This record gives sequence, structure tokens and C-alpha cells, in this order.
Amino acid sequence: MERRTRVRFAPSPTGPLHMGGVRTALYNYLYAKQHGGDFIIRIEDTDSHRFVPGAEEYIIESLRWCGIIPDEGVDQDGKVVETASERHPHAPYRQSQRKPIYRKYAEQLVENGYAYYAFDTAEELDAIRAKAEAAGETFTYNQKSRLSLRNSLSLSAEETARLLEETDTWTVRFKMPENEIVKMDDLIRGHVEVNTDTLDDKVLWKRADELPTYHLANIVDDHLMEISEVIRGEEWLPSLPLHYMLYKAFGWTETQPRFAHLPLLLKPVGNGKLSKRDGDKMGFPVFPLQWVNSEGEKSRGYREDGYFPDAFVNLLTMLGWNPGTEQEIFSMEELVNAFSLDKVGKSGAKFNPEKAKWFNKEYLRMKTDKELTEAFIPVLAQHGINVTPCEKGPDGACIHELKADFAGKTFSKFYVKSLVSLIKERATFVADFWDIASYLFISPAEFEAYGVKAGAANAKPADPRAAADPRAKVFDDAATAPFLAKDADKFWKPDSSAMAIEAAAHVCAMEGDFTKEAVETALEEYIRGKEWPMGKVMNCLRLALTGASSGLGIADIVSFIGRDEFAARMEYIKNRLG
RNA sequence: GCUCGGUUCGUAUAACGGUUAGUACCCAAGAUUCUCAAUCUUGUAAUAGGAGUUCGAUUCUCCUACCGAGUACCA
Repeated sequence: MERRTRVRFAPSPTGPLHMGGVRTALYNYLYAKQHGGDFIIRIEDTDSHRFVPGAEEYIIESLRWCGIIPDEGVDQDGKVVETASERHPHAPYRQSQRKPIYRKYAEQLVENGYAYYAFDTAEELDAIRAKAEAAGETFTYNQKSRLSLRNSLSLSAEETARLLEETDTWTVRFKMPENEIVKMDDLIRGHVEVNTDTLDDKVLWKRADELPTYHLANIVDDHLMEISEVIRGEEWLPSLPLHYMLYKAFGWTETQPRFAHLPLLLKPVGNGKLSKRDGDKMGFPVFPLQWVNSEGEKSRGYREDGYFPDAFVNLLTMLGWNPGTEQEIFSMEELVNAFSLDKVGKSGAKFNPEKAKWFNKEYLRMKTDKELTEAFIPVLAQHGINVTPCEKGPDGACIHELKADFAGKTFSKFYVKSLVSLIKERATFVADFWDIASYLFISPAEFEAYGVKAGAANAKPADPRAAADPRAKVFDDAATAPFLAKDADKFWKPDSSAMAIEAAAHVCAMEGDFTKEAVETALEEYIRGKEWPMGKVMNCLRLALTGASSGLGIADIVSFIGRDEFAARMEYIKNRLG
């Protein structure tokens, strides 16, 4: 029987969606699109106690950021769909709004002998459980114990009717049959069999809040919404037999969806599933977007950490799925074509933050210089750098000119774009551009010791002399200011520094434009002509230009900052370090 | 405890029952360069253990070990 593919992602709004949840949504989305079907978002908010304000909005926004757009769901084009319509005959998509639907299905099961009324209160059951545990046993509400508990199976019809009328804490429980083998098929795990004797009588509906539990709501909604495949996390595999029994009890086995249980996402080191704590501890996000809880605690998000949504989607898809080829980089469109459930693995996947970064790096390289420039401008603004839009020439076209005003902290967009083009292969995130090339926007006031890594050096206290120096004011951002080591002169040696100063003076005196090629040729020819050690002289220049012992090529730097700034930086280091 | 799932280099994974067990990330070395990064080349490293079926097992079966999930009037 051919039937339209309809899959759903059904989160519970009890907190932010974590990356495992995003992956589940993504697999559902890819499956739907590949089969030309519908992807539906349904909110499972049947637990009034655990509702978290803002969680639903967070979930929708996260999926939207990832490019996972529902065909049907609570939110359509920014508008909440609350009632059924021609376009949305299956609405509403929030279970709390479907409340009236479930009761009759629960009652239907009781009438047909598949379920019964139970009058034990939650407190009574807690007490029984505690007692059993103290005796070293486990209490289960099942075919063995049900007749000794208070329910419509053990009580008289009159007593049942009276309690139904007079109390409002009763529930409807599924009457799990005895010694029956449930035979199930999972699209990922294959055939699975379970004996019903190992299962318990689950609560399906609660009189107290007149809401169904997950199991009932899920089966009823999947049926009414004509879901063809249920793709969900592995944690649901143990409830699959119950779900099979429910479809059978309702008489819906003909249209029962097919099931696929996805492997879990595990923590990078050690054992267990990925949790928020792992991210905090190891420095990577576990949430797609930043989340601030009611106590004001922030959890980082992939978006805020600088990941591109397409990179995030790509890396998430590869956790537990493979294309069967050696291709690793996929656009959403390619994923839609390549995805298949039978290439999804069975075992849990440990998340590797290093590989996640690698994906972002690959995506960053694929972005155009224009895109990256636009993304970098806000980062520059955070560091107090202004970028002027392109200036129109007489013919109306943009003038591509490297304009740098260090005193005014203002640079032309072409300057930024050219720079981005030069350094994008070195970065993982757009924010890295600043760390890589901040010296192309601000003059170094301090000088890192030769061989001292920037990270370690920044941890040391700055030289007090710097504060007294007017040029040091250029660095109002202490965190990015290169560090002046006490022994910077270990590197800035009298002989090589004199050579660097002389070579720089020669280059500054040359005529013509300060292009990279011109500077490179002039500088190298001069140094070679003098038979000076190229490495030592170049490194002295680098210290003067960047304040650090590593960085871009000298000719690149000089061509960017220009003649005047080059001369000024040489003059400054000469005065500072002698 | 019980039930159900799972197990290939450190990690993600590939391999009709027949391969020198492949690829990517990480790590290391070399090349290159004015440094760093990038790039290129090379390298280290795995079928959890034990039986069985078979001419032949990473692949099929069973046992053990380990890991995970579930065991709520939560999803």
C-alpha cells in the first residue's frame, strides 16, 4: 500500500532542545523531504508540571536556524496554528490544545477490555514502591499485582462506579495481556521480540488534569495525523511493545507507522550520554542556541559560538549516519538526496568536538569573501574598529582601495575584504579573524618575547612601562594586547634589529605603490644584497609590525598597513626596545 | 535486580562470508616558508574475549565481559 510519507518531530517543552534532539528532528526532516512527504512539529506538553516558559519558542527558533522548516506544526510562517483548517486538517499541533480528543479514546479501550480504571493514588503507589524496595523487591503494576490493587478489575461494578463519580484522582491503565510475544520490526534494529509478562500496566490517562500520558497521546496523534514513520531516540525502544499493543487494541495495525530508533549521542570521554555538564567542562556547546534558564545561568549555543548553521547540520548528520561513500561535506540538499535510514548505525556515537570544529573550518573556507566580510564587520565593531562602506567613483562603481586610518580606527570595506580573503584559510570561526590579524587594525604597543606563545604570554602581567606610554592607549582592550616580555630583547638583538630598521627605511624610501609584490621584492633584494640572515631580519620586522613572533608574511602586512604606519611602527619599536 | 539494545584504530565510521581491514578527525615526522598557520607527503593505531557453523568469520549462531537505555499519574 502506497501511502504519503508523513513524519513528525515531537519535542516536549521542558527545556532547551539539545543537539541530540536537533539530530532527531533533522533525520525526520531529511527523511520527509527525500520521500516528498511532510515534516510535522508537534509539541508534547502533556506534563503540566515540567513546562518551561520559552522552551517551545527556543525549539522552533533552533530548528529554523538549522534550516529545518516544518510543513505543518505549531508555528507556520511565524503564525501559531491553533485550529484545523483546509491547509491544516490535523491541527492543532500542541497536545494541550488537543485535550478533549484523548478522553474518548481512553474510554474506548476500557469499554473494549483493553484498559481499566485505577484508583490508587500516586502517594499510595509511592508507599508501596518504597516498601517493596526496602524488602529488596521491585514493585510493578502488572498482571500479577493488579488484582490486589484498587481498580475496576478488583473492585465491584458498584464500587467502581461510585469511585469514578466521587473521586478525581483516578487513572486509566493499559491492561497488559499475559504471556504474549510481541513481535516488532525496527527500521534500524531489525526484528525484536518481547514477552508481555515483562511489561507493566502503564497509565494512559489521568483524571486529575484530564490529560493523557505520552503513550496514549503519542499513538492517538500519530494515528490521527497519519504519520507513516516514527523516527525517534533509542530511549523509546523499551516502550515500543506497549505502542504496538496500543495500535492493536485500537484496531489500527493496518495503518500503524513504521518505527526507527536512533542511537544516542554520547559524551566525548568516559561513559554515558551527552549532557550539558560535558559541554561546560570540555568547552563546547550542547545546545544549538544559547539558553538562559530561570536562574539566569547561561548555556552556550553553537550559533553564539560562531558555528555556521549548515556546518552544524552537516556535523550532526554525520554522527550516527554515513553516506556509504567517502564524502563528508554535504549541503542540506545533498543530505536530502543521500540520506537513508539503513545507513544509520546501531550503536551510540561519542561526540567529538575537534571534528565539529573541523566541519566549521571547512564551511568557512567555502563562504565567499563578501559573506565573511559582512560577518566580520560586527566583530570589528566590538573592538572599536569602524568600516566605511565602499566609496563610489565617478562612474558609480565601488573604488577598491586599501584605506587604513589607524588613528581614527577606520578602514575601508575593501581593506577588510582583502584581508579576509588572505586569512580565511587560517581560521575556524569568523571571530578568529581578529585574533589572527588584529595588528592590521591597531598598532602594537607591546612586544611578545621571541618563542613565547601568545596564550601563555597574555597570562603574565603587563609591563608597567606600557601604561606610561601614550601609544599604548591604542590597546584599550587588554585581553588582545600582545604582551611585553622582560626579555623581548632576546629576540630584538642589536645586530639584527639594526638590519631590520635599515631594511625598513630602504623600503619606505622606495617609490611607487606599496603592493605586496613591490614590498617583497624590495625587501628581499635588499637583505640578500647585504647578505644578511633573512630569517632574523624578517622576524625582527614581524616583532615590530605585529608585536608577536608569529603571524602573516611581512610583505602582506606592509602592503596592508601602508608606508606611513610601517615607518611609525619601526620608529616606535626603536624607541621602546632600542 | 529485571527487560531490551549495542561492541572495528583514541574518536566518527567503511568493508555481497574471501581486502595488505579503507577513509576522516586527532597526534607525530618530513617537505615548503621570513615565523606561525595553511598546504602536500609519510607515519602511529582497531575487529572486546571464548566456543561453534564454514574450505574460509569483522560479517552468521551461542556464551562471557563491558557499555547504554528503560523500569513514574516524565517525555
